[in-house]
Amino acid sequence: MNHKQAPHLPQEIVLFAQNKSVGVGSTNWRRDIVAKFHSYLVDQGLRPTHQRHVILTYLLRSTRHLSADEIFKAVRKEDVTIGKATVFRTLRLLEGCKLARCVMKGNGTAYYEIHWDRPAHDHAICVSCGSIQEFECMDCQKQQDRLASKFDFTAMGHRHEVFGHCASCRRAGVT
Amino acid sequence: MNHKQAPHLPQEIVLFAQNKSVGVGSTNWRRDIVAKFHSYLVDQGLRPTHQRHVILTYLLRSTRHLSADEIFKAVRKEDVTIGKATVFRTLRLLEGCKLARCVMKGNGTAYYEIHWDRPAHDHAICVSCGSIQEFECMDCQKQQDRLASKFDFTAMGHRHEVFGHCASCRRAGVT
DNA sequence: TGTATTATGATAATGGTTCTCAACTGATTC
DNA sequence: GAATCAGTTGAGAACCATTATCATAATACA
Repeated sequence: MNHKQAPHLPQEIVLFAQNKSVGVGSTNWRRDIVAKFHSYLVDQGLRPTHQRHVILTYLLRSTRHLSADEIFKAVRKEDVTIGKATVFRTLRLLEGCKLARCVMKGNGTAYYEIHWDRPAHDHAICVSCGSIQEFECMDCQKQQDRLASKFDFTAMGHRHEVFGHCASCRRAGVT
Repeated sequence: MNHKQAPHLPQEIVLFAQNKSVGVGSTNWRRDIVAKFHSYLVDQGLRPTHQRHVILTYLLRSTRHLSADEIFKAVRKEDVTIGKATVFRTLRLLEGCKLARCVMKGNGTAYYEIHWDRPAHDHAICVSCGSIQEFECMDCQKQQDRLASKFDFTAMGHRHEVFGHCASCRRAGVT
């Protein structure tokens, strides 16, 4: 790593944040997340390290839901020194600052997605091929309000997963 | 075990099913479940064994959500010979015939509840004390219908869990 | 009763996740 | 720049829930 005078953010993060060739409509999207993670770390007295950055940028590049192990294997190709424990630690950090969230598939493994400034959405999980379809749950907020008044329960978040068969698996004759 | 001529169901199951002193309004509730499990097993060419019966009746007696390990330790007190593997196997059977279902807490452990002929309901899980409050989700069926038409997705079931703080934890000052 | 088949428990194995710990890093102070 | 200090790291061990293995036991049925 060779930095040259980063004024505010570490150089590598600035370089990444300025990269507009990632092929997404909004140029601000990824930069905002990177900056947000950075300031979260600083606020907590934590350090924006190389490893944390590599893991976050890999998540940003992906559109799928990824398991910790998939992330580990992928970033390992970019940087042979990154350890599995650091992947888990970083994912927990990202969850902590609401930049990522995890979905549980049936098998007990956690899958992660970047989750910042996106509309609340839930998941339709195909029990046959494991594919995940996202959809908006327009009623979940209402539901949480009802909970609050009925049980005096303060909702912080929710997980709504529908299990079934996706169209292509059904076409392929899965029962 | 000493049976004496069970005409249709094994004697121990008949005895249990006839037991009306369990303190619940409907006398049929538990008996129906036991009978349903029994006929499910027979239909599948499986056997209604002592162990399966002990595990089911323990679940019937409980009102809480139980982990496989809690169930194992409890039935172990009733019958020292029951093994952990059998608990898992039986829980899977009960799930298979829709008599039990599992809720996932945040920690990745599965918790089970008897789930027969009850209205569909979901769970409000206190992230502080782990207590589970049940509530009815009136919109989940609608949601699944929408999914079916929008994504051509055949829903078989869903899991809807709301995370937050219960009233007593909030009173106790949990943030 | 005998025989075929299913179930069982102990134990090992698995797989995801977390813990431990010594070495390392980056800031801060002198 | 050296000393110091707290946060971070990777490797591997440890942990925990769950599953697989396998020899033995229970069950159903002829």
